[in-house]
Amino acid sequence: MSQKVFALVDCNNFYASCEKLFRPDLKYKPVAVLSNNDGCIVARSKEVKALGIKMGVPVHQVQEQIKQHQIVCFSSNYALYADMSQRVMSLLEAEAPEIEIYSIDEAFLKLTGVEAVEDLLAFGQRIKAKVDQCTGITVGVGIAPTKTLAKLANHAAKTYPATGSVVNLMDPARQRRLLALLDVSEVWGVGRRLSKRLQEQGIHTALDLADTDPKLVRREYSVVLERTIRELNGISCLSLESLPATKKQILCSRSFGSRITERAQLKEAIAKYVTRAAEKLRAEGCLARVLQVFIRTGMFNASEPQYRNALTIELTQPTDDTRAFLKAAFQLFDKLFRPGFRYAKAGVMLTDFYSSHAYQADLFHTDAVGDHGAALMAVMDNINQSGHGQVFFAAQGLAPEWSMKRQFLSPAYTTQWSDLPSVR
DNA sequence: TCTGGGGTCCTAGGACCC
DNA sequence: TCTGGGGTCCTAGGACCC
Repeated sequence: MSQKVFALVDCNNFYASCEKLFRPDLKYKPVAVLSNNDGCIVARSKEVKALGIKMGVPVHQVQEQIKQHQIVCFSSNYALYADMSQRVMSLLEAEAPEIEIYSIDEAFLKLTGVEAVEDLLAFGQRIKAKVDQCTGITVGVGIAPTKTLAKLANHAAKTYPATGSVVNLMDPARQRRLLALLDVSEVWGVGRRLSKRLQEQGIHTALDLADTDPKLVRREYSVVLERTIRELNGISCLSLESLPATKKQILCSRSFGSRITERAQLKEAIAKYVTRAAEKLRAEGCLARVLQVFIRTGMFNASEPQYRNALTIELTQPTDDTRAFLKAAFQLFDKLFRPGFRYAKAGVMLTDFYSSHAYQADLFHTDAVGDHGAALMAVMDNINQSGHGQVFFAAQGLAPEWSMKRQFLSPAYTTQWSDLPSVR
């Protein structure tokens, strides 16, 4: 049996790179992409990284540097990034026997058996060149016998220019040399809390972790970290998931562009999130039985009165009908709302999913909101996806003043209409 | 003044049952 | 006075990921 081979292909500075693609004048300029409401920095070009500006910092904390270094900021333009992502992924799909799209900017490839036909390093260099040539997006490629090692190989590809952004980490001796150089916090699955605990126990490098007894780690930490140790030692525990997993929950929530104090406005926001969540649910081909609504004030100002609360309801039967969710959400909202607070965020979560197909036998079951529900929802979804306009329930309100801030949005270069500011 | 959103998995602890 | 033990299911919260 031949050893497994995984590659991790990861786009460099993806959101910032997408923005630069259509602005050649910014090629060597510092570019940052902001989170919703233009609140935090969520992506940085390499020039911005070089200035020492950290991922996730609030924009207002680095306003001085932005001005001083003339950093060009963009509001996040997900329609653009999703479209560029698709182009990159379809190129990878054409080259690799099997692919798992892991996130908008990275994919695992299964290359087991490829080495019989083509040198692995040469394969990596070839797909890198192809993506670069066809999309203008630069990627790093890490190749290794496990996903966790492929992640680290990719990290090395990005860190050390001499690698040409492609690293083949199939050789165990080479694995150990790299692990010794890397801080334990660089390991996939080791976050802030865990790395602090590990450091306190004298486990500093990735190699220290790899050499820890997995049984002991299982007892004192978790099965997850135990698996990570095995993966660091070249034993593959995480397989390629080429079919996207069906969702188990759908969450729609937003911080408001400005604080909400009015009951009616908050209710509109809830209606909007319910509508969006139900759309996502139908796109998944699912029905949901459980709905949760939450509201909360700002968290960062201690002097301001705080209130946060959530309520959950179980519907009598699973549905994907926006109207049934709206009705239930409003019931929850009426119990949840307290006047006298400045609300900063609200959200809606759907859980307890069923396949719509499995429930077709129940079509004749009359639901609370009457017949033709499925047909009505389908018509609405069709119109809203057509790019020719929007239909929605009056409960959502029209162009509300609390809408998300997106002051620096780039144009829809590659898509039409699909992400109008303030609409979704 | 100004601090994102959307997910997954695991675990601990309570409720309940026999 | 003495007051078991083990199993399941559910939920909330923690930790992690991008």
